[in-house]
Amino acid sequence: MPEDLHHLIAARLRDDGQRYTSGRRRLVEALDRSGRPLTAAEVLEDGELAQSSAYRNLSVLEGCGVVHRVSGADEFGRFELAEDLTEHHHHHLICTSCGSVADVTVAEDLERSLEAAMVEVASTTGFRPDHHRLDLLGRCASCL
Amino acid sequence: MPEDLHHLIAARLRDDGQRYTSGRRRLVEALDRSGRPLTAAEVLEDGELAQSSAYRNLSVLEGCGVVHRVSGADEFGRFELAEDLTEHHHHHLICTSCGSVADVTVAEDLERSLEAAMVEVASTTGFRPDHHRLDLLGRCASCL
DNA sequence: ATTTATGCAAATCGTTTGCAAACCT
DNA sequence: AGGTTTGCAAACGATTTGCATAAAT
Repeated sequence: MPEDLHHLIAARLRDDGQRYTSGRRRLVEALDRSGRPLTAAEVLEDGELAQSSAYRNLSVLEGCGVVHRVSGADEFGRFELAEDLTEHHHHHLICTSCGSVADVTVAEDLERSLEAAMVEVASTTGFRPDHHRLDLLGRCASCL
Repeated sequence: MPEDLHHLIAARLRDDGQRYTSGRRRLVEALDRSGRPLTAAEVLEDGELAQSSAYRNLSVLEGCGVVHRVSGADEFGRFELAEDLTEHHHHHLICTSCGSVADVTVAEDLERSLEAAMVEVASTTGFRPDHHRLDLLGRCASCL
């Protein structure tokens, strides 16, 4: 995992009056390693820290924009590194059978259409959109 | 609420070996009335039945494709009538401040692009998409 | 009459929180 | 030392479930 990413994250935490402890680093590394959103249980297992600390740290990291909370089709919350850290805008393939969540990117022009739709909605309704969330739901390869 | 919709729902329940009881009818009517996804608590209040029955019936209705479960930005599950019953394909405006969820429709050509993206993903990855979910997250008019 | 739905209260389970000990600066 | 983070165990809250009664067919 790139060292400058660690510095970026450390800075983001510092701006929020938070420390970049070893436990938090382990969490970030687990999320970076996986390439897909992880459930709290998965993070717990991989990050080697107590469950209360895992949840608390995920909360802190979310609060300062390092981690993003993702909701799939099941009851489990999932976590991933913020897109502006990974420089990798993506969407999710959600399996309605096993609940797994995988990353996917879509065509450039679809992204542009999505942006345009957000602008349109902003002008049409009183709602001010900040970002979008596109999920494709279906069956993953192992559940077909 | 149109009578033929009730018949359609009754048929869908019957196919699943389920009955269209008065409690279930009240639930369906509450969802139809609102025009946006309702939380279990809202359904409970409006539908006038015990919470266990509300949850159980929402589950049954979901199981036979009458009701659809929606996940917003908060911890509460939300429910709406299935799109193929309302004949109204739509997406959601999710307020990240108060958690409210409103319906919205987007331009025809965006929908076509979304369909195309699903086909593309299906051919590129081992994933077989069934439907898509597009949410615009931001601030609603009352939270601006 | 038999099967299914209801309501109450208790259980479940992911997540959150209180608190004392360990940690960082 | 002063404030923060950690881990354990207990609390929390939305949702689910067991069971006896009421309703539907």
